[in-house]
Amino acid sequence: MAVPAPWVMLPSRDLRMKQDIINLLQAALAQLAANGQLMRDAPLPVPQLERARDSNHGDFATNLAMVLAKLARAKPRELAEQIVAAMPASPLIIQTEIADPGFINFFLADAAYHAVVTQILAAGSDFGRSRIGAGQRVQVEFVSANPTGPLHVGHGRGAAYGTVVANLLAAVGFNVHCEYYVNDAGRQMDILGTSVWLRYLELCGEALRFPSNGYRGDYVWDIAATLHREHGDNWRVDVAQVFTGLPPDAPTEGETALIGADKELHIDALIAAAKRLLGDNRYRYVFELGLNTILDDIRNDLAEFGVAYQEWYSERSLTESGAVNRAIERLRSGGHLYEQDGALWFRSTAFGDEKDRVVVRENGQMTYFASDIAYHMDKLERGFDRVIDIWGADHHGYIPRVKAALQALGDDASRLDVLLVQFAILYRDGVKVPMSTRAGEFVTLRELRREVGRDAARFFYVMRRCEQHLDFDLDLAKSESSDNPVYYVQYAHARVSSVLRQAAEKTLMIDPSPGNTNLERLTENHEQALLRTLSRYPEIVETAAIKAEPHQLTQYLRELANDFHTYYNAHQFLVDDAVLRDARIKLILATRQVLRNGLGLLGVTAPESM
RNA sequence: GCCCUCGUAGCUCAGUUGGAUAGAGCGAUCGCCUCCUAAGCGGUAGGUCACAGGUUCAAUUCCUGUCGAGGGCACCA
Repeated sequence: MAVPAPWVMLPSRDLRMKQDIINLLQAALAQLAANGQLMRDAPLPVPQLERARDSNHGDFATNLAMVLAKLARAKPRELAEQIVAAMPASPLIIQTEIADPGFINFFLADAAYHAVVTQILAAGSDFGRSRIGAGQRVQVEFVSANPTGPLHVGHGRGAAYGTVVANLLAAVGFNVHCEYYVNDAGRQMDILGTSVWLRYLELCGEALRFPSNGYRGDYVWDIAATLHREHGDNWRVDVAQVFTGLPPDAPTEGETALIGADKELHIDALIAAAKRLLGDNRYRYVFELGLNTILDDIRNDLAEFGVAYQEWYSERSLTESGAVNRAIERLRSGGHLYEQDGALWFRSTAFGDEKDRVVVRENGQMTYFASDIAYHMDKLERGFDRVIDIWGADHHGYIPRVKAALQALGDDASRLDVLLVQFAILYRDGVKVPMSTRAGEFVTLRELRREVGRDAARFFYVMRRCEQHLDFDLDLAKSESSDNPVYYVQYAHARVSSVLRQAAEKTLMIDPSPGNTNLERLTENHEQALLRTLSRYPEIVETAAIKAEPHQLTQYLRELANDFHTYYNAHQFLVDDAVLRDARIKLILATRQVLRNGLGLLGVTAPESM
């Protein structure tokens, strides 16, 4: 059975400039093949065309002759000459050159670049969008933090990265479905509920020793206060009933260790006590209050951060719908499960995992992994062509077992991509901001947004490759200077708007002329550079999307802004020569459009003035 | 010990999925506002791409090994 290529894509018809040249090369190859100058049966390669790094090498270059040399049993240079000779004439290309050891370099006509301005102005906010995704359905799951507390800055990076990747994929024609997996069923949620209840008892006036494994954040007190407001002391119990006979907890700071101390056994016993003393209904109420309060906070936080999901998928619903049992049955009937030490194990080592994994614990409880198998089975059953999971890098060891499970289920595990996001480290005054979950002194996403603003947070988060540790300089993110890449790019956008306002004040006509009119007047070096950069934008969006690398876009926008600022410093736009002025205004309008489109994909505002 | 990610200028990072003389920003240093926002621009200095092999026309890029950094190796989520 044929395995589908990682990304099945339509040809990049929308990348006009580049694709036009590729078409010419393909025509040349077909010509050579027809003449018998190439091996008869050999398949023709798709020409690889790249932007020349050095302007001495023209605008584009291809290594086609070198790649083909062996196949054609010819010397690269000679083959290059044959290819060039076989190429149909085109007004795009002004000069072709063959360089050692066999590169074919293309020099483009100025008119080809002038046409880019026209294309941008005609396409507007659609410039850079394409259809290479061909409407394939892609699911992107990201953040998915346990609703046991507010999002912190680490989640923020996943949120920014995930949402920009989704934007990029949508821009190149994929049908994107963003999803947050809500872990609303697991033991961690029981620990949260129990933490809330213990704080409630404290509010009732009970004195108790808070468990080392409990959630200690202030938000737990807030939820407990809500509970106390609603029910007063009615749900109060004597703490002696809660704590007597419990296995000892691990020591917290300043305590000495007790014999047999085990924080896990201790907290599990506390959960059991909470369930027993509260009864099912009341326990469930406390549990739900904690879950819903925090989940509402997370939803609100992400919405304010400009992150929107199509779906919030409940882990609990997987159990309720029977999906978890169904997944386990499928594994069982496939012979992939076995019992040992009272637990049910999945033989993941048969699919390359390091060790086998438990799916049902000795005590009968499903593991998180069991739900996750069901969840990923469900994702593929929902018909997504591709599934992208974005996880914190600390979960990387989890990938082989999830892929193993999909294989064991008979699914195509290559449809799942897991992207890992490294941690973000905050710096203030050049010093690392200490963050430790244990001490409860982590910085929340909300605090970060309040401090540096949404735009800076979004931009900084995706500035680096995701598998790279991110040094997040808070002072830089807040600074209003060209050192700050967000302001630098936004300022370029605002500057164009400012120029247009100036023109209006001077009552100059700034309605741009139609089509390519007057663009031949753009002859300055700075204008050439800007045009070249503008023409690259669709290629940038495409590679950033396919490689899931938003940083390519931030990098590009800096370059574009730089080209613009340089141009701005070197030349007046609102010149007396009306024809030249028209051409320049069209160029800066096109620049503003591309800045706006790029910032839009990043979820960063494009201000009219600063 | 095993696995994953990473190692590029003093610092933070790019490097077009193997291409031609390895690039930005910051910091350092020298300059530019009677001119559309100086929240801007330009010049100079700064490199054994961690190291050693291999693959080929071509390696910062792919493979192997060594060294170094971070993370992961639960009947936790």
